[in-house]
Amino acid sequence: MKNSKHDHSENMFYVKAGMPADEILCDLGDLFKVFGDTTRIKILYALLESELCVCAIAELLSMTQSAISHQLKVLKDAKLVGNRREGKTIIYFLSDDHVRSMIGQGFEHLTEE
Amino acid sequence: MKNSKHDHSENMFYVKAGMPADEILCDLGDLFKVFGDTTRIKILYALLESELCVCAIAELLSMTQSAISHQLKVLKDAKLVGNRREGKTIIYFLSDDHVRSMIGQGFEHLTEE
DNA sequence: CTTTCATATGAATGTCTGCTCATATGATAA
DNA sequence: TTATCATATGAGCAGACATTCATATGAAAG
Repeated sequence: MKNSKHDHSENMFYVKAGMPADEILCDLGDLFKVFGDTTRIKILYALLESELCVCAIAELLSMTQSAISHQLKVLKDAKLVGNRREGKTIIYFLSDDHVRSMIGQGFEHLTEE
Repeated sequence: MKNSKHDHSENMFYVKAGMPADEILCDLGDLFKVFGDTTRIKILYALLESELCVCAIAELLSMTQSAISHQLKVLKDAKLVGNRREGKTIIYFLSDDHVRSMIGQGFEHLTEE
């Protein structure tokens, strides 16, 4: 029942037991992937302060409206932001407070050496 | 002082003020990027239970030793894991408890709908 | 209805990234 | 030293991804 050259300790069993289902691990990776881009991080940081329309974000980050729009779609698909129409403009906002705690957690790891 | 077609509210000022330096935002993105891969998430989850040698991880995840080794390098560069030699094998372990809290935070966002 | 403004979206492109394969390193055993 | 085991690493490739460009949608003003 062994396919490796050297002996691994028995704790391999517990390690395997503690591992969540593949689908969950995949979803988890996908969630972090959304945070793993500077542009999206910037957008989230901006929305942390105030809800904003697309072109305000574009102006803020000195980026194309198209680029921002594409990224906002990614954020929305991940349920991190929501939007509402207001006349001709569309206002984006954070959908909940998880974003704040996620970013805060990441920040901690960076600052605490 | 306006390059956009419609008026953005004055809060743009505060939004810009609240934004950290570009370098920090970049580092933050890079950190999340490390978590943004299923293989690395699996490795971290495994190490959450027990320190392990490279081939134990490879066996656990049914992946090549080379693939695991490459990913361990990424994790080590990000200071998320450390290692020590023990005879011929090299044991990897989590370098601190931030990993646990980061993953926990991500998990929360997934489960709380 | 037509025009304009704000945003969305599809295709194309260049870059990044994860895995494989072959090979190198480094420690131990013979 | 030589052989072997455990791991590391570089090159190459295929798939994923972020931005751009052109265009589409959709609401409001005229």
